[in-house]
Amino acid sequence: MANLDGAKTNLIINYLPQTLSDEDFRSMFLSIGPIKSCKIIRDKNTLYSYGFGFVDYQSPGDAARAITTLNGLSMENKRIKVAYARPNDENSKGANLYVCNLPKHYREEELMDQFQKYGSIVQTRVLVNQVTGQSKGVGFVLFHKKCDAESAMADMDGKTPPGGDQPFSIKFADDNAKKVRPPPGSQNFQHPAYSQGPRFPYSGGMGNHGPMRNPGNRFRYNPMGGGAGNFGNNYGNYNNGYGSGMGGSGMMGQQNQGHILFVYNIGYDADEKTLWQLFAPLGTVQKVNVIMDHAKSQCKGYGFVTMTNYDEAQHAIDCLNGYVFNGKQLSVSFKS
DNA sequence: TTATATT
Repeated sequence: MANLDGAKTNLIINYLPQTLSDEDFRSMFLSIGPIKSCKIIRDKNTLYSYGFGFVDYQSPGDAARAITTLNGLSMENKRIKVAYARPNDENSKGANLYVCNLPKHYREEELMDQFQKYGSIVQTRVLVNQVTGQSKGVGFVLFHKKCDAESAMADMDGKTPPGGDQPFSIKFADDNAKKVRPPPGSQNFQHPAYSQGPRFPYSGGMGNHGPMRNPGNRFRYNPMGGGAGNFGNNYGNYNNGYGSGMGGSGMMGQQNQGHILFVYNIGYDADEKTLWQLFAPLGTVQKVNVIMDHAKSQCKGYGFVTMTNYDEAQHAIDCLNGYVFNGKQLSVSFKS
């Protein structure tokens, strides 16, 4: 719902500790003043905290004071962030532009200069090669309002900026977590589980944890897509969390909450597809999560994979921990 | 090198 007042009273709280209870969350923010509502955003089934929440104060003054008082507060080796929430209306969604063919000398400032005449900009970002620092010629312009983003795109798409030698190509940016694009080098990507050669360190010598054990159970994960190496987009349909080994009668509708793996060094271009490709062939994957730096529209280089069955999770560790993927050595372990 | 930026 669009509410003008909400812009002044409604706060988003980021970087909440996983263990923070709803009660403690409420008390902490009630200490500033009366609130209309508050909630920690959690997984519907498991109640696992997503690490952020909302607090809507009755008075704008208390909201402002909550920011002053509580932003940056240390809680269990994290620092919470308290800021105004974006208004939850259509005009603020989809206001992020993806701009290609930037002149190579462009940084955030030059991008800002070119686009700020269309409206108020939250942030600009230019992607650079992590090693050389060279611009990739690609960036993001996030406007406060979608209509400003639309005007900017209409006017600037196909135009060559002063000092540039190519016309801008402008699109709306994808949702961070949902974009499906082949990871770099995926044309040659060969899953370690299918390898028989020595370049995949964990493909042999693992006894009955060898990668191809129980092969008849391996390919149930992609009803839409075609086969291994050709992944469809409907990842959400792979399974429902009721994995094998759940027994029947005694569970009373509870579901196996799965085993969470920490996967480090997946690269800054990784997305959810990357993790599905790596893990789905090794067992039942409930969900994957690539941790994004939302300010940069980039992966932070790690993610989490929840697998239903313990033995398959251990198998995935055996296969993938230490495996060199896109030139980086993966680290795969049970989440601590 | 162990989480989550829009309900």
